[in-house]
Amino acid sequence: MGITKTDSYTDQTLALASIFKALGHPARIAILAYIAKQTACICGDIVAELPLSQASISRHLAELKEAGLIKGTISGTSVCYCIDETQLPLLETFIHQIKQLQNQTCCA
Amino acid sequence: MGITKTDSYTDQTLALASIFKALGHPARIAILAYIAKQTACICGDIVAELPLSQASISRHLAELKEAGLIKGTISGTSVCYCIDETQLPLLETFIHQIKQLQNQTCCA
DNA sequence: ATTATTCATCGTAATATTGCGATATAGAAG
DNA sequence: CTTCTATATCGCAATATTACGATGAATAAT
Repeated sequence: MGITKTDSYTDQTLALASIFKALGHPARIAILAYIAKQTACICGDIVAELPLSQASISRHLAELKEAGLIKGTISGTSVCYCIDETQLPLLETFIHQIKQLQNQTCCA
Repeated sequence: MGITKTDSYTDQTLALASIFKALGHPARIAILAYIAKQTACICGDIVAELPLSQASISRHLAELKEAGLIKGTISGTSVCYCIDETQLPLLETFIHQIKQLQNQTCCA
């Protein structure tokens, strides 16, 4: 069947797109890489590491959090952000499927 | 060292972000999935499959192409679009690294 | 209690994306 | 040459994103 003109995108398509969208900005890639790299989970040091204001970093963190890619824990006056792995398999599965489904003889 | 306020993002970060950005729209996810699914590589049937105008589809295809995720081959008056796998390993590597670097004891 | 620190949110300006109709381009068919 | 078919591109309007200063909220320190 596939997608027709009358129905919209599937939930899965929408979910994938929103996760990819969250990764579609260099600041958020850098933030994610930074958080993953730290042995102890770091909060506002990101502000010191990236060329963005505290307000902008906070916004990017909120977007990553909303996409389920990180989670934040309040500890005193600061917030500790960590990787949330739960969404990553979705991306891996999608990429795998694309690779596997691809027809090798296409456009030969 | 990491990223400081004075230098911008690394080339790798920018490259990753632009690929993810290209995937950050449901129409482009659907297009990619559709192209991958076809046994013969299909061109403008996508227009019939998605709830978007021909102009919009063409725009999305151009973005996927610019991100290196698909490639188009002209055959007569139509264009045959196919998956270009070359960028996918970058995404896989990034996701793997995030998973591996992540500190399990973070935010315990 | 006052002040400092850390982070989130608001308001706003600048910029980018999205979608579509109209139009252009290029090859196929007649 | 004219016409049809398949795509791409232009121009425009609507919407979304991004960034930042200013401000708010909450805890820590004095």
